[in-house]
Amino acid sequence: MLADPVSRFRRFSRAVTSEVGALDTSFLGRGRPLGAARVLNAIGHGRTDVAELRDYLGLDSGLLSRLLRGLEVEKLIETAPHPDDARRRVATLTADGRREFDAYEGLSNGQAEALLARHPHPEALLAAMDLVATALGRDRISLTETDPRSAEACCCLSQYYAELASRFRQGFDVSLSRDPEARDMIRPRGVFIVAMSDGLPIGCVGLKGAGHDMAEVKRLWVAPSTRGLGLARRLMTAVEEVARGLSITTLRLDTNSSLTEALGFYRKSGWRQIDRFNDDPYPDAFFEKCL
Amino acid sequence: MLADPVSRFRRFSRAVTSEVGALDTSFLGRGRPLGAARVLNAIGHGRTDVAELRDYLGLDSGLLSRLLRGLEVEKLIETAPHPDDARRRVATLTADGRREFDAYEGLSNGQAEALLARHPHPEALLAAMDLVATALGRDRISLTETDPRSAEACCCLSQYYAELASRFRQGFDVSLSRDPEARDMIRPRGVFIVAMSDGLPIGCVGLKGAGHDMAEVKRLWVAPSTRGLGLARRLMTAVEEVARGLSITTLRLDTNSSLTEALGFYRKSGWRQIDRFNDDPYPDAFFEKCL
DNA sequence: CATGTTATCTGACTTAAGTCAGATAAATTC
DNA sequence: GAATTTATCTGACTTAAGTCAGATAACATG
Repeated sequence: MLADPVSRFRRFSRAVTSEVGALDTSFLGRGRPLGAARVLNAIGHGRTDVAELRDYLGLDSGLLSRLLRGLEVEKLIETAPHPDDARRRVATLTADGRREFDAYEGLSNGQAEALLARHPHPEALLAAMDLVATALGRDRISLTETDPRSAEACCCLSQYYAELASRFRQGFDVSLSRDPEARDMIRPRGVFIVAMSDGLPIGCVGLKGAGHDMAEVKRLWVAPSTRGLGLARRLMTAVEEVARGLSITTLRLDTNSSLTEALGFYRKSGWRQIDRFNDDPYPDAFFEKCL
Repeated sequence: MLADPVSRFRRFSRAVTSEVGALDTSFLGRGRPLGAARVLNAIGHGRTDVAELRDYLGLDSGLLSRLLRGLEVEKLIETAPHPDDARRRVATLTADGRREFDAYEGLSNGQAEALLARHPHPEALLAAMDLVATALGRDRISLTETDPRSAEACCCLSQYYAELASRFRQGFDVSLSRDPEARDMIRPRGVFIVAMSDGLPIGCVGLKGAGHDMAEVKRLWVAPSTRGLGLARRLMTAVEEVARGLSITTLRLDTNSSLTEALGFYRKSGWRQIDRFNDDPYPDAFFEKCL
């Protein structure tokens, strides 16, 4: 085999099917067939509706029903009719089921840790894994409005600040910056949008209402593993849409000229450079866009 | 889920089991169960011995036997006793089998191409995949002696030259360098060793015999995706071993001071810096090691 | 050449997974 | 409130995968 792209891709796919696939199948390690283990795990991860389980796991209705019955006999789950609609059923873990689920989680986490620990550069490995995972699942990136103080938002923001700190010559200290108040980025004054890819926050943007027909776009950030996929544009479009809904006619933003990709992105997406409009010490470039 | 290492790892593993796993299972796309398809593919990839197949696919002897019978009935393979030992059997593809195998290959290649094509930075994606694949399978890196003109060797060398070209201020042109003759790196005068990881060449080193008890180490290179895993040391140890076997007592090498990791590596593994010993325009640092 | 060993095969199982046609009961619609 | 739709369940299957104890025939060794 030579190093042509397709061979490299297929080598990757052999490596993961034999290694990660083996991890997956090792759910058998607790003496339960894979099907039942998958159902238990899905329930533990909060998929309680039977229809949702069927859909998520891609199982036939009869098969899932039998698997649920099996777990019920083992006293790992309980099922009850849905409060709103007694035709539907919801499954929940019993105390025993929770223990069993935790055991599976511990097993998976342990294997992940072991694999990461034996690598000399776990951060590089994880960055590569993020990139691959995002590439494989990129149709499934979803944007959701959240509180800017939520765990997902903080996860993005801390990476955003860290990146500014490493890219600004003078470093970056949030407390010196004009950090927007959280409630300025919560409806009705503004919004905060996080991009999620299968549970991992990979980008964000905030809209800080200025009270009248003007608002500021803040904290636009995309994870390094996701750059080049057009996520910044998607986030910006989403935030502009919200702004329009809030009857905002003019958007502003500030940035720093060392963030060259950002400058280029604003210019080519309809933003116009304007004079400084605040006294924040970090930004040195200011933009405006009319909606 | 937050962005802690274990969650990121598990996200990766979900992404690949659902995507790549689906590709793998799509062997069903040709109306044959996975087991039979795997056997056909293994045979197509040159694993003809029944015992080898059993070992490689991890199948029970009875099960494999039945799968082979099935493929034989479909007229995709033929089996015959092994010429050296009539107890053993070898399986070979018929013309029909070859066609079917090629169809599977085309399918796999097509899916790989499609996935790469829809990514804006296929080279970055492939680099990440190489890194992950090597990390997962790193116990299975094997060193083999090859002709320095073989496909694997050329694959390493061309990447090596490209890297020198990008890292030397003045660029790099092989034809201006003292390119060792291939036969100087073939036994009995020398050797050329390539590191392979599941079919992909990921590193190399040459030993150029100088004719008496002195030899030169040339073309030590490790693929970027593999750096930090100790492969350079393994290659160097292997080449030193060969040198000892050839009754060589002193090794020399030349390098360039812009390759800082290399300099550090030589220093910490018993090499001593010496005066220039050739007039090659590229190197500016020279080392020696007594065995 | 008798004996034990080895490689593969056959027969008789088990288990997991999945399919599909109704059955049942709760909601929804007319 | 009768008819229809919806969500889940049950029973009766099929297929794939795998296990294991011999059977068979070729080879190896004394």
